[in-house]
Amino acid sequence: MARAGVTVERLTLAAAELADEVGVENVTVAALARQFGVKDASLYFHLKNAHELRVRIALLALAELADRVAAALAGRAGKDALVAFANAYRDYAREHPGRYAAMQIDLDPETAAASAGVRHAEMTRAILRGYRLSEPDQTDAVRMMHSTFHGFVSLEKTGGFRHTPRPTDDSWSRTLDALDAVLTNWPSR
Amino acid sequence: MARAGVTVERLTLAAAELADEVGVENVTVAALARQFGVKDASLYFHLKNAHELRVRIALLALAELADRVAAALAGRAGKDALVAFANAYRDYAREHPGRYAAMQIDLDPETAAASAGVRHAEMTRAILRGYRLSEPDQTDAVRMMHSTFHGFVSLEKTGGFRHTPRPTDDSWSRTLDALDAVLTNWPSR
DNA sequence: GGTAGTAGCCTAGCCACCCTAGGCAAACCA
DNA sequence: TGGTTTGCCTAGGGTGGCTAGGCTACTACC
Repeated sequence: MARAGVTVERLTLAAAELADEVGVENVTVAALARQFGVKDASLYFHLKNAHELRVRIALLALAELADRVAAALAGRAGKDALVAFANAYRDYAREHPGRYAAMQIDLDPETAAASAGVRHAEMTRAILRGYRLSEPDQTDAVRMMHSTFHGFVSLEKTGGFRHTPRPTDDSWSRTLDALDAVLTNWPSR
Repeated sequence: MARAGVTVERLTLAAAELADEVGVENVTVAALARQFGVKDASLYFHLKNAHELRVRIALLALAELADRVAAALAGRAGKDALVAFANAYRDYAREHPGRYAAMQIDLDPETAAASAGVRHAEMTRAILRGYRLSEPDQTDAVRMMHSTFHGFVSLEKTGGFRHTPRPTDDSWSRTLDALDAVLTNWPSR
């Protein structure tokens, strides 16, 4: 009875890659077991259930994305930082559609608080330092930024922009221009 | 052998309601069959497969939402219309989370072209008439608007805004103010 | 008003996936 | 060297998706 050397880390990584190839909804315990040359029941020694697998993919993705964003942000400020953040975000989502989709699942509060999600929040606020916004405008602006990024990437992926010929890259960069414009001139109450 | 009176329309409606209660991912042919007091195999007489069910929910939702938006837009223009559109969108998403989630599935091009999705596109462009934008700015603005709405609603639902105490309603109305501001003063190249 | 055809349901059965219980052997550790 | 833990196994039950083939109630037409 040779041991296959399965660990939670290896499982998570394989699951993430599988998600990018076939979609999160098709990441199955059985498929992973096959990949590791192991019976599916054996994976429950490492995993509580199938849901844990998706959560782990999500946490991995959050951490990876936070690293990328941090790297992109280094030494930049103002609109430069905004664009770098946005592009890092969008590029990651396009390179890793399955991981990105996994990121959208509902984490329970404790898990979310312990995740790399807090780093995202911090970095987003850091960008806004270049725009001199005070609370509560800052919170509203963070939420609007995040909404725009996620919404655009999400609609782009599900084909929501397909009916118009205009290249999405162009709309993306113009959207960032617009975002920079509102942040610079945030409307007062 | 009494007949249960199953039709595709009744199935779709029941599926949509089920989706709002338990989530689209839990809308199953078996569960629907139970609701109709019928064996699951019988539903394949009315349905090609489980995927068709979700597509039908999506098309129903698109049509319902288009109706709501059209009603909200009647007699309004400018920022008034923008806010009415946005609120109709967000309210629908919150009242019908399952239907809204179903709307995000990837429709194949022909189905999408024949859906109420085109009405949405037309209505969004109609709003922009109040802002005097010409192509290709108009397309970019439509995409940004849609991104913002979808992104906000989506993040709000999955709890992406939970870590900050500020009421999401407030951020929402400020986001609409900001959107109105950029549309009014769309940055030139 | 009988009868052919079809629409609507059924049973049986297959496959994939999720997950639990209980067993056995390899690796580790004293 | 023997005990404990770790990592895998088999067996088996539950749910869901879907196909094939059969029976019955309704419909339409002569």
